[in-house]
Amino acid sequence: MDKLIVIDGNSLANRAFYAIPILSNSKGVITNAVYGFTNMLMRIIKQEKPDYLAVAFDVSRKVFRHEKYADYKAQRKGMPEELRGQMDLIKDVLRAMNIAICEKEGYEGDDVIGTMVRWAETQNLHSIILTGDKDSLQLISEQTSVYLTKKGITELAKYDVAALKEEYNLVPDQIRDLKGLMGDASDNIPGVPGVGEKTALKLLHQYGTVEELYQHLDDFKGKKLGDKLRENEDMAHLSKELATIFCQVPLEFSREELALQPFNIPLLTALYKELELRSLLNELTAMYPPEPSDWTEIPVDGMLEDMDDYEPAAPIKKGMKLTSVEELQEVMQGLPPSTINLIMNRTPGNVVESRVTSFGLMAFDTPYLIECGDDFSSFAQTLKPWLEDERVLILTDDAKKMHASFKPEGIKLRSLFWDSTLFAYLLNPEAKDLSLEALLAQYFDVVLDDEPEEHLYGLLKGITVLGDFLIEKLMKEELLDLYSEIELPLTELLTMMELEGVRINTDYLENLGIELTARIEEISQKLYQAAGEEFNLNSSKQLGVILFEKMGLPVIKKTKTGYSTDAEVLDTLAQEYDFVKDILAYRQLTKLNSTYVEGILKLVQPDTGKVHTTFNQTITATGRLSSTEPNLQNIPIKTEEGKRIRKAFVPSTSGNVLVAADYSQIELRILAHMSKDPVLMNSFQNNEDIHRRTASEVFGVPMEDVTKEMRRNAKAVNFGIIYGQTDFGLSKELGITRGEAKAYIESYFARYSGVKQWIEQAIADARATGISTTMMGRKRYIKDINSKNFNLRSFAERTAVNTPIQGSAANIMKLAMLKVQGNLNEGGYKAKMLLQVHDELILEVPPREIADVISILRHSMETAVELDVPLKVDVNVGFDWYDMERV
DNA sequence: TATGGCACGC
DNA sequence: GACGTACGTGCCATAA
Repeated sequence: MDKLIVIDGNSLANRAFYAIPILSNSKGVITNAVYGFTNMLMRIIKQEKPDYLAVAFDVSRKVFRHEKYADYKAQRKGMPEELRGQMDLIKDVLRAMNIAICEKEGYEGDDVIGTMVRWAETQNLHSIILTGDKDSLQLISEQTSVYLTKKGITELAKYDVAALKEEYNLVPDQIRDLKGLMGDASDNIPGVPGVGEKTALKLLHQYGTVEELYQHLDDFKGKKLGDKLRENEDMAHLSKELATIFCQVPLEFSREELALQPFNIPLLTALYKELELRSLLNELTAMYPPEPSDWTEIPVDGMLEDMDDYEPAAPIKKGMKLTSVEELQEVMQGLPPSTINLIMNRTPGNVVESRVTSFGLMAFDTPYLIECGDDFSSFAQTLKPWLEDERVLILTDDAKKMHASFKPEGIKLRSLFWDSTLFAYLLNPEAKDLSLEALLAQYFDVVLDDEPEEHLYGLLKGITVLGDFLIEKLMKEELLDLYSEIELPLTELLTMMELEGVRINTDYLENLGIELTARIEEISQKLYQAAGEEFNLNSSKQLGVILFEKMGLPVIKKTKTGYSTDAEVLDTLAQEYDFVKDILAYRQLTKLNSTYVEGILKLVQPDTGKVHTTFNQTITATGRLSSTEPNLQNIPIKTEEGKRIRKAFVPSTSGNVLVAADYSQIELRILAHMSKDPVLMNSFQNNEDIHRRTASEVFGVPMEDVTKEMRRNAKAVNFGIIYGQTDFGLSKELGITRGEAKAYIESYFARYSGVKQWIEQAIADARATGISTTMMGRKRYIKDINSKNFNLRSFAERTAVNTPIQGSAANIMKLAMLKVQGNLNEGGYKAKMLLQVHDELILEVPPREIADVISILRHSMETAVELDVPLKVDVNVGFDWYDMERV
């Protein structure tokens, strides 16, 4: 049977407009809906390969329904100006594609579609309706299905008779009855007040139609629902009538008109070029490889062809170097609020040390290198009007660096950013090189000139192609929301945190260093005595020789290069040989001294006494942040000795306090939510001590009879579950036999069978797709999941289990950070977010704001997402990071 | 300069 | 029966 696709043009354009950020070409013509619409169109053509295709539009706002009900669609805001302007462009694209446009004065697209699919049924055609409007479900028949756009624009929910029955237990015609009862807010169809989807469905399952329902009003005697139905009987009938799609629009269709024909390539190319829809242009050339002769007449900027030989034929102009503000002003003169490419060059160092030396700018298709000397401020002010204009799109390789550069200049960036590094990170978080050079090489086989100036021009040109290309990939993989809702907004917040920095009590740290140095010296001497010679205690190789060859201690474990001397080995040896304890002490103290005392002191800014860490947003495979120079995410806490380092972290203003808010058991809560395991969910819903409950389940004793030992063991099991631990690992962790460990794990899975199933499903999904996905759709490739190598495969399986858990937790924390900061901004608070340590946020707060900020933290973090189990946040307050009190 | 071993955090 | 806890950063020694 031949296939017809009918598209609801208004509905789809509307979807595209709201799903895609405002884009515009260099003349300021807004193109996001055209782009999104055309993309969806191309995708459906590729997927469904229809024989016939038509797009229906509403013609005027006054439709015959207004005669029946004056308020029809009164609620609906007029089409936004930015979208209205694009409707004609969309029709231009359709005409260039030789696709039929169907419309009729006084009727809505829906009615045209209904009429068309009824006609198609007489022609023995199979029809697919593509729309965002659920009303269309009433048109479903044996020959007609409906594809509804879901959130975003890439995913479609496909409905046929069976699917409709499955989801609503209704036949297509009953959709009208459904609307009649529940109404439709977006069309301002009232329905029966107080009757929503649930009630309406219940009534229809019982009575079938609105008419039948009103025959049986007596069934509702004395009930509120009965009164409501009775009072609104007219409205129910009218609503049903309004919701009924009219399938007899006076229109004639013919197969010839609707048949899918080849595109008018020159026309379409010109249109895409005019609108600067480069990725669509690329797609077009891929579909219809141009014959050289007629292609050369249509020069195209920034295209693959240009990139390949890198001798741009015509329109991209040669790069220019600018060294004065006046020259830059001249370039920017008259530039509309459109797309600008910007690449900042900064000296190395943290956010406060580093300064802008030069930047690359591409505007009007000409790349510039701007040398700033020591007066970046003036250059920045020249760019200010564009940076603060939300209609401007800036293509860059590092949005965070953009904030770092312009925020200190008093410029608040409001333009939209496409950050190629973040794009590429979301597409593949494990990619090892996300630089522009690497991406251009990877996707376009482009290698840039070595000469620095030409190199920059190459980057500026390349980022245009890359931006279009990557944003399309992002849309296809449904990663755009993560970008625009999380990663991009986070760049500004992270910059603020880095700029704020954390105050260090250097006197304290220096004194601690003196103490540690003395103790290290003392222990060293003692150990040299025990060894009978001096050697480099920091060298595990030398230590191995002394311990295992000279002194003859038993070898417990080997590394690939020699004897292992790690803490686990030394712990074992220390039971027999007292002096080994000194080696452990030496290790601990030197670690504290070199990494934390000396390491941090080296990084304190002398003028402010603060450290300014750098948060890296594109490093981890799971979506976590990382922190460097210094790494403030691994400051000791577990041992008392180590924890002393934290006394050095203090508020920058005396009287202020540090407030730390951490998620309690966030990963296990996520596991409970995702697995829906009843025991685990119940445990969190009852706010139980989770490890105690696990012990009670695994060891089969009542909660109150759980011993410390049992709880410790259960905690290790819970911990291990998240990482896919094996019986061997658990036995080591707990110092029990492998058999015992195996029994624990089996017992756990017997009690938490939902968790077991979830783990198996997570592995199966990864095996089937090669991908692990978090709750919010962040992805990671699991490449060895089907490997024949047991080690690689096992590792991949653990990754497939851990990634959704850790990655979802990371996402939730990022959402929470944005929410917290949003609330702080809104309330005009002085409190500053300083650090994020994966499940914990640390803020500096003035005394009078403490109570407010604590409730903002609790509320924002606990409601960052809604799970099937509650999220719980613990808050601690103190004058330093060591002495914190639970509040 | 790159790698391995080790130790710190979540 | 293999191999043996996810994700990071930093320090130091050693090899190249």
